[in-house]
Amino acid sequence: MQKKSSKKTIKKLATTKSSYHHGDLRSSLLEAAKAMLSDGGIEGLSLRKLADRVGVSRTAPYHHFKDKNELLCAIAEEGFEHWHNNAERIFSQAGLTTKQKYHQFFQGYIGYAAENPEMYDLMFGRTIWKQNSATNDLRDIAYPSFQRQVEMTKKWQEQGLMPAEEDTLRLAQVTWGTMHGIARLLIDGIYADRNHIDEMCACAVNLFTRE
Amino acid sequence: MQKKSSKKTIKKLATTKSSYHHGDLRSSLLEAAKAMLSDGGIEGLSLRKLADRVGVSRTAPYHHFKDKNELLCAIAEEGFEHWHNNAERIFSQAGLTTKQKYHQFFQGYIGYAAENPEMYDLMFGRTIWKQNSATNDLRDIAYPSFQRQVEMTKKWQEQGLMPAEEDTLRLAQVTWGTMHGIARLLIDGIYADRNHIDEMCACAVNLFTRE
DNA sequence: AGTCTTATTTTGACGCTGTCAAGATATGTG
DNA sequence: CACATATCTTGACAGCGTCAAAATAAGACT
Repeated sequence: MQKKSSKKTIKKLATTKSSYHHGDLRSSLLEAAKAMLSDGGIEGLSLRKLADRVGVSRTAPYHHFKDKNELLCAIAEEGFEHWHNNAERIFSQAGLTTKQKYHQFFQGYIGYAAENPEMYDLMFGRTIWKQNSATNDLRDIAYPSFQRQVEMTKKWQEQGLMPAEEDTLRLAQVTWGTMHGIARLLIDGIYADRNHIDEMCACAVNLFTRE
Repeated sequence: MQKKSSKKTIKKLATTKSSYHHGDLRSSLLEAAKAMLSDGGIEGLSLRKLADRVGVSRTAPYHHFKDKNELLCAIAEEGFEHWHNNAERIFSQAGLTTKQKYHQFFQGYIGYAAENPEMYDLMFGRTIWKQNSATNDLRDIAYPSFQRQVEMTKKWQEQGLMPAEEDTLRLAQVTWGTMHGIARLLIDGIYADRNHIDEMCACAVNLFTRE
């Protein structure tokens, strides 16, 4: 099922479309699904419309994803990879103080959510997490991302940026909770506007960090 | 015809109404809907099951609520009233310092979300707010609740509890964002557990308030 | 080659959903 | 008592996720 035969790729590249066997359905579905997610959100993403868009019958996707849930998890995986790259780029910047980096990280987090609201909703929303419907593959990507938040917090405490007297896990939960909350207020259209992002981030960083 | 009259004999004993005209459908629907919301969430609340539960035909609810959305908004209204009463009770407590009151308010907010997760999701979730589907009645209750957050923040600044140099609106957005974020992490089953509530609240209050 | 196996895709069907249109019935007002 | 209106019901439609069975292509083995 999962084995990637080189034949597939060759065929896909050679002939644009075979009539019966699509040849590259899984990635085509993922690509189209991400596009549909962007405009329309999780609710607007239906397997039937997705199949139709890719030009395949309604039940064809079920041979590549067990469920709608598995499809969503696969999309979320790509979201986590994308965000992870973003974060990596921020932290690897040179010539910045710790506080400046944290500020950029905070802003980058909110920015990612603001620019990819539906993806963020999928990655950190209740659809996947509430009833433990996350795939193992997704967990393997998401959990380390959660864990990294704690490790970074510990480092920030050690470097004197954040109060060392607070418990690291609690501090990580509160600071991430703040980012998450602001992101949600933004993308859910409550109480906050895109133009407020910079000022909100600055305010939060002021509250959380010492000079 | 006759089939109705046979039903009449099985009318409700509590409310002296006929079986065809329920007589109290709207509030009965709301009551049952709240119960269904509690276990099953917004997704699990279907108008058809609701109608069935109340013992009425599938389309009967449509004479009291234009939409499913209107039903949800009506439920959310009650949620806001409930939470508003909670908050009122906390603030009217005597013999507490400002900081203690803020601490209790913070804990009360998270506690309300933790105890009524589906209601909180409805009140502050994207289902209602994202596409501006809120009823005017709901707005009239919800917006003042948002506004109160700003007013209280201003007061807390004036009383020296919170940093006066920060812009009030931004500070309110960040502090509410923190409460909202922690609440969401909790009720969406991400990264936080019920047993962490007290410590998370204490940590957040420490970060936001001066002695 | 040819046959057998497996992967992939399709058609058909089921039960669920929200909601509209039209008809039935009770309640209230003249 | 009659008519108007509020209320409730039945019937219907399109859309959804998903299962089962049939159809078809591709790959493997002899």
